[in-house]
Amino acid sequence: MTSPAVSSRALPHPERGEIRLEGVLHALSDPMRLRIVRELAAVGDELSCSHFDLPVTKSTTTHHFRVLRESGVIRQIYRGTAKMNGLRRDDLDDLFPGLLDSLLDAAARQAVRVGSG
Amino acid sequence: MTSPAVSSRALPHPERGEIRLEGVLHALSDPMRLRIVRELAAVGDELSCSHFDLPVTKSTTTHHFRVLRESGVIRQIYRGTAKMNGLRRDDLDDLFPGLLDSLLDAAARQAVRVGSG
DNA sequence: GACGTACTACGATGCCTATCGTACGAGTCG
DNA sequence: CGACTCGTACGATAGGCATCGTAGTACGTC
Repeated sequence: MTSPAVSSRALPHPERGEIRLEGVLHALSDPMRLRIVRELAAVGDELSCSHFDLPVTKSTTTHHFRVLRESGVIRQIYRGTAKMNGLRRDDLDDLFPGLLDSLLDAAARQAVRVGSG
Repeated sequence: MTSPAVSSRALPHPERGEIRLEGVLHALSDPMRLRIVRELAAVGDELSCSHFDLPVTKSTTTHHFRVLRESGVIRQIYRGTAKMNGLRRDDLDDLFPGLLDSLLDAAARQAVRVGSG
């Protein structure tokens, strides 16, 4: 019942200086991944992969989380059997000030406009 | 020597309301297209396709401009033999306030950081 | 150890796309 | 008209990618 320790399984992340704008934009240009990021931003905390109820299989979900991690948008840590996901807000805000908030705002506006969020 | 009239050849553009964030992000996630948009924004005016000296063939250049147009990022008009390209700043700013400037700022920062612009 | 849960790895598939080359159309200038 | 420039269309190619299914690994619990 105590919170599980961080596993030794390591996951490769790009350094802050390795994050490329093109990669971030590509990662966010997929509706499924944009949805994940919006949810992470809304909660403002780490979420497990299984928390998300996406209309794709778990294999595909794994794929999307990997794309987000490898592009530098999220940080992933194993915690027991769960894999926690958190936005790399500090890194992104440092590299691209205001961009993440603009993107989230744009996504929110579109959701209102199109009527799905 | 008089400026040529707008040709009758029409080009399909998405309406403002049809522009989707995912499409815009995807369009800008390509280095060649991001470069085109940065240049258009820097000049702040319409530019002909031939103005750009991209390291790809003309066929590929045509392809990139079409992607930018169909995603709603630029507007294209034939003017004589030239095809003028202009950012759809008004539409983008209305749909996604602040996003374009954040993206351009992010691209500029990265260019300084990586050392190519 | 046995079982269940959370996530992964791998292969397959079908689609999208960045690129090229060549051949062509539209417009301007002489 | 003829020559030239600008850009398009089409086909080909090679690589990327979103998706799935199945089999498997890591971890916690009993």
